[in-house]
Amino acid sequence: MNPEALDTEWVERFPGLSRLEPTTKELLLQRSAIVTMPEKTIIFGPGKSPENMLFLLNGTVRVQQVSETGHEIVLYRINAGESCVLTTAFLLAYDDYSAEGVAESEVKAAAIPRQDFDDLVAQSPSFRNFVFAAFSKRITDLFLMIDEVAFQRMDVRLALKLMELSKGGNQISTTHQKLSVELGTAREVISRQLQEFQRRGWLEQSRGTVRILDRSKLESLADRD
Amino acid sequence: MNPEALDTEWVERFPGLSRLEPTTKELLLQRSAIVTMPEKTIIFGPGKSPENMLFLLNGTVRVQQVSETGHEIVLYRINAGESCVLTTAFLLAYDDYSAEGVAESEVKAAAIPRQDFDDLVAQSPSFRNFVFAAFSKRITDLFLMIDEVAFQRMDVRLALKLMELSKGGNQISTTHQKLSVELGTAREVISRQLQEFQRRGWLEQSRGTVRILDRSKLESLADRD
DNA sequence: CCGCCTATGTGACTTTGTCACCGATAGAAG
DNA sequence: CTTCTATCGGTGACAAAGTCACATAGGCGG
Repeated sequence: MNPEALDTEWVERFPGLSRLEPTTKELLLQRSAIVTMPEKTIIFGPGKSPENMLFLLNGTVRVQQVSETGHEIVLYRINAGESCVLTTAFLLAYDDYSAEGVAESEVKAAAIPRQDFDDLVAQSPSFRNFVFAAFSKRITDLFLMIDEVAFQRMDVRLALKLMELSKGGNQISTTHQKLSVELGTAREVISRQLQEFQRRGWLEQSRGTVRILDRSKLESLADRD
Repeated sequence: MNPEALDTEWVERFPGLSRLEPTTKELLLQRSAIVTMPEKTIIFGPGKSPENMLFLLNGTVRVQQVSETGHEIVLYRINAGESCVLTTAFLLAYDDYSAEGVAESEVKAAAIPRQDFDDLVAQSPSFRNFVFAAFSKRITDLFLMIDEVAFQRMDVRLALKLMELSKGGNQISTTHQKLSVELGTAREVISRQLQEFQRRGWLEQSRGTVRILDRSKLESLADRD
């Protein structure tokens, strides 16, 4: 897309925003600033409340949590075309809170200050709709995640995650450690599961990468409930 | 409290609502209806979207989920003095969705129709604040729950749950099955843990009840991370 | 080439989940 | 009062997952 037009056209790229009233779109464009953040930027986290609501134009943000026991788990990701409604919630939220949002790649986003976000919610019925729909989606996703963490077998979860991470190729650059954080488990558990998959000829490993050899087998494992 | 005054005074009983602008309070009182539902009423669930946002005056609502695998888990409870913001979200939410809200006792609540809720959000900055704070609280609680399910030991979680359920006494009327749903685990696991607690003299069991004998021991187990 | 950091492998053990069954208890029905 | 039945709780054997301690290996900078 033409970068020159970005600051006037980005609203159209959001499914939920393109249906806004024209005056609301205009307001959104007026009040927002396009920002760019390098990889690994901590967007919010303990002691760092976000000051803006973000609409992601490029890149992804990973939201993860470190528990008191030192265990880490990835909660969800925000991809291009999605908004960071939760950051809004955290503007008025709990202090001792431990989740953080990290730019997983360079991130380009439209940023709306808290006050302007509030104005938009007040003025536009369809913006309210957008915001509540986004909350709703996030919460149902969290419910599904609780279900998965509580009841799903690790082999199934790992196969699912590998499918997710391999979008657009068969090569995944990651470590066993990183995969264990994705699923909230121990590194050894990942190592053993990957060995088992390798033994079955479904994938092969080398230091820092996993190459998928038989996607259909992994998918059929992932598909079972 | 005087039941005659309930339909004009209940707003004052909500910490977040008592600080609203007087005109907003009035609107809230005008548009809301006090409703009562018997125990076990399904307030929302698969195929049953809630039509109102509820402010709980009495009783508790349990929100739980049944997974595709048939496993059940309790997600959270809404107690008197809390609002059911999520039901609002589900008004525009996903169809295939499997969580449900059940009245755990007789429930009295103030109900606001979806449209009036929307009006309030539009008109009142402090009502917006209340709503976003409620979302925020719910989401941080869900994050904590994910952490607990993923990383906490069962004995610690069970001790915590027993402390929670025994508020106001040492006797808990519940079954091992129900406790297993609370924690998203298997009945046998609960049975074994309770036996171990009993063996240590921390509690005693009879059919359908658990009596706590040494609260401090259970608390110190629950307190460790 | 050496040293070092990170990634991965492994065995022993504990905890948790699953399965198949058991007996015990309470309440309803006869 | 006796019998029937549904629910509740107990148990052993095993599988899956998490923990701990430590071994080995790859790759990079000096």
